[in-house]
Amino acid sequence: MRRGMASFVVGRRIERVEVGRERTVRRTSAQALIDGLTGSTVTSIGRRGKYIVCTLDTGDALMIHLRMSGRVLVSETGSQRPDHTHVVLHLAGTPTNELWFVDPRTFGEMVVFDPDHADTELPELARLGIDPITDGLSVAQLTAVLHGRARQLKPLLLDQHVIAGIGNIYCDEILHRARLRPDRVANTLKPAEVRRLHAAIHWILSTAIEAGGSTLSDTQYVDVMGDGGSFQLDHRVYDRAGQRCLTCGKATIVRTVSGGRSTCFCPRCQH
DNA sequence: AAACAAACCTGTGCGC
DNA sequence: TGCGCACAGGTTTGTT
Repeated sequence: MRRGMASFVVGRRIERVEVGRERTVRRTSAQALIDGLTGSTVTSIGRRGKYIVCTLDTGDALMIHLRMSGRVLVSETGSQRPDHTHVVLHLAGTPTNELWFVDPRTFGEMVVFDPDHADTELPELARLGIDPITDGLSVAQLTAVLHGRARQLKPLLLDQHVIAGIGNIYCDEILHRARLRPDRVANTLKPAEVRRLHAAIHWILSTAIEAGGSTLSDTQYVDVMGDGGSFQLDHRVYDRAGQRCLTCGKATIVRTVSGGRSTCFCPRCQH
């Protein structure tokens, strides 16, 4: 999504902003988003964890979080908008385009903030943990993160204050690739196991990104062009409870609830 | 400190 | 065909 936005939005002026649903801009207000964006030009687009941050030539920045059901789409001006299109940005240029923020469940949000005061205006962004892709995560750093924590791996990996960017799907896939049970306690991992976890985090995240992400049967996640990704074809455990493990070919994938989240793993491959 | 449950919303798929 | 229920990619808050 960041890459798609970068290719369509960077360098373009936002001429007009429409907010159709106040909840999407609940951190501030519709007027704050409109005032903060109208007339500004997007200079770059970054990401930390699941937070997209667009820098503006005004010195402010736009944060977008998709939460569970958000999508960002770029379309030709005047195109038919999907249901639940809550924010529309009109982009200058030839041709002009519209950027749509679409979000059925309305958990997602957009907010204009001052990066110099992120501590107070966007505290959760300021308190985000290490992003393995954008910050880099070494074996030594992962060892330090696991050290002294008596937490299960699944809730630990999902904790955005510790490591940023891993969600429920990729957490299960990472743990399967690392051959570690989701309920393993972090500070009991041997060095070889930490190295496997480290390699799995990087492999799953970078491979999934290159594959365009995971588009499930409801086609909820798509890129800014509306195209789905293909990493769902490589899922080995997520949403495969009751089916044969693709790695060992023998055991059946088990579904449990761990860390309050649905968790799938192979009891034969993962220890 | 860590593990739960509930809350925030809407849509979909399933059993009956 | 329709109803009720379980469940979904995330995160915060309040209890145990």
